[in-house]
Amino acid sequence: MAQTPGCFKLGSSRARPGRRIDVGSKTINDVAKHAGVSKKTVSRILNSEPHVSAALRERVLNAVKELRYRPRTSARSMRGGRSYVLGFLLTGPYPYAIEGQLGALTACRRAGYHLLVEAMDPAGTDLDEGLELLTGGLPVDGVILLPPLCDNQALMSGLDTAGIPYARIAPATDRQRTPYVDPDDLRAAHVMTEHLLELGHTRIGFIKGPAGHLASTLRLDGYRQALKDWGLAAEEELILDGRFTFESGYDAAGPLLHLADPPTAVFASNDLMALGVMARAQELGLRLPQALSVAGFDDIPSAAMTRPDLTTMRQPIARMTEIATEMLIGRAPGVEGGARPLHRTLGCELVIRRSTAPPSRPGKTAARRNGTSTRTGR
Amino acid sequence: MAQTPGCFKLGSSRARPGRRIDVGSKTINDVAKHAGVSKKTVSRILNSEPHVSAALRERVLNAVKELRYRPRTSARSMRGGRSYVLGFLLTGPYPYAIEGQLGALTACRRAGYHLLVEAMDPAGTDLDEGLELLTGGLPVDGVILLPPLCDNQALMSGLDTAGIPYARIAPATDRQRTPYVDPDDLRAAHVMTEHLLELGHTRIGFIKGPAGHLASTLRLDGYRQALKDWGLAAEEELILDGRFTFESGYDAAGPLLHLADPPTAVFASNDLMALGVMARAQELGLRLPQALSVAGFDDIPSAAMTRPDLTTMRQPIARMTEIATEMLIGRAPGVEGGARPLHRTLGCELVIRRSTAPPSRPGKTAARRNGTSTRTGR
DNA sequence: ATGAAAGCGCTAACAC
DNA sequence: GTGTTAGCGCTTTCAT
Repeated sequence: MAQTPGCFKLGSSRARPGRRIDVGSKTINDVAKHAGVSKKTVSRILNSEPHVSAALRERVLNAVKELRYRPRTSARSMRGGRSYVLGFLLTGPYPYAIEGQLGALTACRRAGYHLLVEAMDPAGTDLDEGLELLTGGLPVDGVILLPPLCDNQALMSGLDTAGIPYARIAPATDRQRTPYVDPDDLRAAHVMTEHLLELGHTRIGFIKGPAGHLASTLRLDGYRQALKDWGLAAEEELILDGRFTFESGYDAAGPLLHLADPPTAVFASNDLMALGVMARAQELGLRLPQALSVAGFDDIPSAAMTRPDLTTMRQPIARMTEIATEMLIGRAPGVEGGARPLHRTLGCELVIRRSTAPPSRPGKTAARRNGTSTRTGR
Repeated sequence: MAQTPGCFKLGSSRARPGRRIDVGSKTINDVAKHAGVSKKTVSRILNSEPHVSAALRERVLNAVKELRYRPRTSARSMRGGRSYVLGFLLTGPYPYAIEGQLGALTACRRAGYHLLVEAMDPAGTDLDEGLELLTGGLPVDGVILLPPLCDNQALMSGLDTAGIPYARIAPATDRQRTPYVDPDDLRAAHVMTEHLLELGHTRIGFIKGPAGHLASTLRLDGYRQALKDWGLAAEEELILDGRFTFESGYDAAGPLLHLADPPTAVFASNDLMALGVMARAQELGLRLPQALSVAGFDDIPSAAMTRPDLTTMRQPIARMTEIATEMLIGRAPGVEGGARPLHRTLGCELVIRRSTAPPSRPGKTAARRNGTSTRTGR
C-alpha cells in the first residue's frame, strides 16, 4: 500500500511516546525561564491583567516572540473559565453559511479564538444532542446564530440554561433578548424600488416573502414607502405572495404577467424568486429586460450567472457575522464589554446588472424625490 | 440598554467564580464514585482499552449514561496525545465547502470528534500563520484538505513537519502521499457523453478545464473514450479551452457556435462554464435545448435555477469528506487503522434536466454500445 | 508588583 | 484485571 508520510509521528526534542501535539512547541515555563520571570508573570501579561511593569512586559513579550510561543488552549481552559472556542451552527448547505464563517473567522483570529462548527437540524429535533456537543466535550464560550436558528426558541432557551452567550444575525423575534446584527432591509428595499422608479417604471410588481419573516415585512414596507415617496399608490394587484423559493417566484409571475395592465418591472424580495420570475417570463416569450425588468435581493451566486444577469441587493453577511462575533468575544466571561453596543444595523449594496432597464413602454413619469445612492444604511 | 439573558452567568451546584463551562457537568470522579470503581477503569472503558471485565464495563457505562457524563476534551488532550479536534480549512466562499463540512461533521459526531474551521489563503501567503493556528493554540488531530488546498505542496510539507495527518479530497498531485477520496471523473464524463450520444447527438462540443487540473484531464478522457466506444472520432475543432469559470465558458461558446458545422450539443466540463455557454447561446438567439443541448458537471445550485435547467453530474461531496474524515479518525494517533483502505473512488450521479434533448437536426445515428446507467462508479 | 504552590480533569506509567 | 500515583500546561489563590 501507499506510503503516508502525513501520518507518521515526527520526532522532536520534546517528543514523548503518544504525544504528537507537542512537536516543537514551547510551554509557559520555557518563556518564563527565557525571560527570567515566573510563570504567573507571563500569564498575567498574556491575559493583559493589570499590575505588571512595562519593563517586564516587554521582556516577556520578546521571549514569547523569540520562542514562537502560543499558549495551549486546552490547558488554559482547564483552569480558566474560557475555552477560547466559539460555536457556529450549520443547518444545511446554504452558501451564506460559508460567508458567515469567513466573517466570524476574521474576528476570531484577531482575538485568538477558534471556531467550531456543529451541524444542527433547523427543526431542532436533535437539539439536546446539539446542546450537549456545545457544552459537553469541548465547551464553547459563545455561539453565533444565523437564520433560521436565530429564531429558534428552544435552542435559545437551552443556551440560556447552559449559560452560553450567543449573538444573532438578522433575528426576527425577541430582538431585545441578545446582541445582534442585521441588515437594513427596509432601506435596502426602498433603494431598490427607487432604482426601478428612476429607470422610469411606475407599475412595479412585488413578490413577498413568507409571512412572519421579518425581512419579508421590512422589504415590503420599503417598497411601499418608496412608492409613496414618489407620489405613487401601491396597487394591491401588483403585490403577490411568495415563499422565498424559486418555485414560488415562478408561480407568482404567471398571474402577475397575465394582468390586464401588467407591470413593467418586478421586484422579487429575494433572488431565488427573482430567478423564478425571470424563468417564467422567458417561458412566456418576454424579452428581458426590454419587456420586463426584474430585481432581486441577496446577490446569490446565480444572480451573476443568468442572462440577463440580475440586479440585486448584496447583504454584508461576512461583515455582519464578524461584528456579531466581536460582540460575543467582547462579552465573553472574563472580558469587560459593557460599553459595546448590543445591536448594529448594516447597509446593503445595490448591485446593478442587466435585468433592469428603462421600460420600453414608459408610463407617466413619477416625481423623483432625490439623488441616487448605491450604499444604503449608515 | 436591552436585557441580555443570553449573556449572564447561570448558577449551578458546582459553579465557581469565573467558571461558566462547568455548569451542570460531571467529572470522571463522579462517574467512578457512582460506579464504585477507580477513575482509571472509567477511563479505560471510555477509551475502549483492553483488560476490562464485562461486568464493570456495563456498570460504568450505566453510570455514564445516568450522570450524562461527557469527558472534557481539554482535559483529555492535556494528558493524552489526541485533541479530538479535526481541522477544516476554508479558502473562500465556495458552496461545496459547506457540503464538505456537513459530511465531515457526520463522521466527527459518530466518533466523538469536533470540527474546527480555519481560513487559509489558497495562495498560501498566510501559510505559517495558518499552520501555527493548527498546531499552536488548539492543536488538531488531523486536517481535511479540499481543492485547491489539497494540492498545495507547501501546506502539505508544513503539515508533515508538524506531524499532523491529513486526508485529501480529489487530489491531483502526489496521490500516493496520503489517504484520499475522489470522484470517478473519467467514468462520470463517459456517462455524460453517452447521455448525449443516446439522445442522438454526434457532434458534441467539449469545453476543457484548466490544464494541469486532474479533473480536467479525466473528464476530457472520459469524453474521448465514450466517443471512441461509440465509433465516433473526436474532432479537435470541437474541443475548446476553458478555465472552469463562467466567463471562459461564455468565451469558448462563441467560436464553437460559429463553426461552419457547429455542434448540436456541448459538454462543458463544469457547471460554471456550462452556464456561460448557455448564456452565450441565448444571446446568439439559439433556443435551448432545441437548437443546442448543454451539459455541465458539478450540480452547483445555479444549475437547477436557470432555464432550461442544466443537465449535470452531481459529485458526492458530503460522502467524500465523510469517508476522508473516517480515514483520518481511523488513523489518528493512538488508534489502529492499518487495515483501512487509503484511497477510495466514488461514483457521480447523472442529473438529467431540460438543457439536454434530442437534436432537432439529427446527424447520422451512432452505434449504441450498451444500456443506460445513472449511477457511475462503484 | 511579583512569585510559590495548588489543582483543573484526565490519562500514562507502574504497581498489585 | 484493577487501582494508585504522578503530572500535562495553564490559571488561580495566597503569600511576599
